Amino acid sequence: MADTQVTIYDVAEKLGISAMTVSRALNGTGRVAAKTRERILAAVEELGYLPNLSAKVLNGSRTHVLGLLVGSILSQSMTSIISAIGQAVKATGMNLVIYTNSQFDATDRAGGDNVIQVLGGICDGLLVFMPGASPRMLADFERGGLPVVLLNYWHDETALPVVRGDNYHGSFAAVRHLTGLGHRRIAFIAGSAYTGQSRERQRGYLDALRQAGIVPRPEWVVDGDFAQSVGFEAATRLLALAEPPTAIFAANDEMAFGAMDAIKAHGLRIPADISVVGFDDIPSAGHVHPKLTTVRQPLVEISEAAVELLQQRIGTERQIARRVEFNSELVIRDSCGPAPDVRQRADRQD
Amino acid sequence: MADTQVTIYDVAEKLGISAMTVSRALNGTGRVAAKTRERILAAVEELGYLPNLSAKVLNGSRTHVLGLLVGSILSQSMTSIISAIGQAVKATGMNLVIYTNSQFDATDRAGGDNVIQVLGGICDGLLVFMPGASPRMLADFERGGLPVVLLNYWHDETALPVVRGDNYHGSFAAVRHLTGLGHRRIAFIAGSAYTGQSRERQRGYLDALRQAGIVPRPEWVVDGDFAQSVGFEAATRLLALAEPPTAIFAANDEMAFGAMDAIKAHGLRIPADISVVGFDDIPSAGHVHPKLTTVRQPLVEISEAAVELLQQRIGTERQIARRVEFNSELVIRDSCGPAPDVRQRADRQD
DNA sequence: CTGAAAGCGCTTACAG
DNA sequence: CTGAAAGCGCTTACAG
Repeated sequence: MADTQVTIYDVAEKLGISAMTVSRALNGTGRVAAKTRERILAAVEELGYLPNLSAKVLNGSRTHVLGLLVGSILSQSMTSIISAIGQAVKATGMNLVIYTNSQFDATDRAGGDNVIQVLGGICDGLLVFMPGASPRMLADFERGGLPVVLLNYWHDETALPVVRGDNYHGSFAAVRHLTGLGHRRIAFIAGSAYTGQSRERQRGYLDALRQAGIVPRPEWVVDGDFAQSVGFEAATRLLALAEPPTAIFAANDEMAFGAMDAIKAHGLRIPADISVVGFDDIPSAGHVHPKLTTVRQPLVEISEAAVELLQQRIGTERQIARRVEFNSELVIRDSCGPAPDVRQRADRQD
Repeated sequence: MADTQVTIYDVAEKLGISAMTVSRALNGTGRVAAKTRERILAAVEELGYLPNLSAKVLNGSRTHVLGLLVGSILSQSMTSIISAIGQAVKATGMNLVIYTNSQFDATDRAGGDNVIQVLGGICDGLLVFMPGASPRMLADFERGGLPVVLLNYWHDETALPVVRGDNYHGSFAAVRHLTGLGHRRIAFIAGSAYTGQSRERQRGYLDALRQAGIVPRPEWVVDGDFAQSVGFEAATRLLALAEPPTAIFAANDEMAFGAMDAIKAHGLRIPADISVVGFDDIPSAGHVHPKLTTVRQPLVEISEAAVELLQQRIGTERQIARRVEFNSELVIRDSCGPAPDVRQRADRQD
């Protein structure tokens, strides 16, 4: 890369010692005399020596770089977890490199060979945050030789280790919160069916309704795809129902924002007329007005566990956890209130 | 990486030819008999051979991987340009790897050595989208040997090639649009002073006011930092002025959203009572209600030019452009209307 | 505690 | 059109 790269040999020559000793001092492999080590470190500093990672990779030694493969970086929930992963990696003293290919592909069917080739050229291991990863890609990873840990993967069976946050129970809690407030007509704006996450959230929604003795109506469930504009349209359709819902649970925050906009545009108030719940707790959820009640996955814990698992995978051949799951948590803010009819009854009692 | 990696020698051995010929066939270097090439390609496919990029890097040949260094991935304007860059890189048939370190550092003072080491281990060249890059980092890049192109950099002087979108003229146009609608009290919510971009936007704001014969009042300019919550607070403060502004120009869209929320929370209508303009044209700008009038930089053109420039830098030693600048463009949507007093006058004429 | 040799997978001259 | 040799920068055994 550099016009004339400073190598371990330059350092050795300057000090009249062997390259071997320099390598040992720099890597903490084997014993090196304290004085020698000091001289080496000084020379490294003076010459501006930087290890050549390609040479390290080539003979199978560690680079202390981890790769992160993401399906897209365009949604805020993605950026939140990327950031959490970045911090978890940083805390271990390693470096993180991010790779995204399917973002630019219409289909997600691409294999993992390209990823392994590019990232394997520099990384000790790979974190994969791609809820929609194709079976082919996972198969490539399984036989790829590069240690891999999957994050928040729910789509299919896989032999690869997975660390993930719960979708079902968090959604269940969200909807139970609504039924607890007296809501009986609760709608669900689904996300893309592709990742399996929305499916889990929908399951939680339906079970919470049933547990509250509510028979879900088909028209309450509207297909979405996680985009804000779709949330707007979906809510608009829901508000046009003969018996519109008094609460809307969106499969993610961005659709919840769209729904909130639609509700306001309809001249209705949140939460006085309609309650709204989201999923993800992206940063804007706390900035929007009213502040959005939503479900939060413990991204920090998920990230830390994934990085730790990956390091175990890299370090040894012994058994490591196959699945690690964390609970998600309902974050109650200002977008939910008592169901309108309930409140009217309460008013009358005054 | 792989337990037993398939190498060029395996392919050669299988075919009873030399590794050299395989290398030539795969890289299009030198002539190879058509038949030989076909057999090689078939064997590569069958054996599942993947080139080892580290070996390529080690002897100075191209990897067709470009690096992108970003200061953060947390803002939507960042993700927009990352996506645009991704597409521009993809269009050239190369791969993109993203690296971010300062996101995890409180200070931005870090040098570029770490980046060069990690990314230089795999990349042919480096795109840097870090409006707040430190002089030290740029100095490291200048002598780093890895070809570098800066995007949207306005902060300091640098010898590195820069491709960027205009901030001044776009802001000027935005504010002239407001004065054209009869607004005379126009506020500006500034971004972080750190990047130099907000400074340019503010300059455009001030000049547009002056050109309209308006003397800017100090209380119209509120410090911000590009965050939505800060836009909310800033607008709240502006609305509390004895003579509140009839229009607000925010240095980015996210602060504009915060301002819109504050205005609504104040019981005022957009644009009937107050007009709002943003900067960046992030995707949500078209989803929010009312849709946000804002200034858009041509991210696609900037990205494509940057990738092309970087490829020139990588490919040859000849002179390449030192600066490439693009105009930004005012996108008029629904968040601006005539100044209230003007409209009242017009009403009276009816 | 330190060093000489060999090799990781590939490519660039140099020969044929 | 094809091949044998040497080397990119580093590390892992193997000797001392």
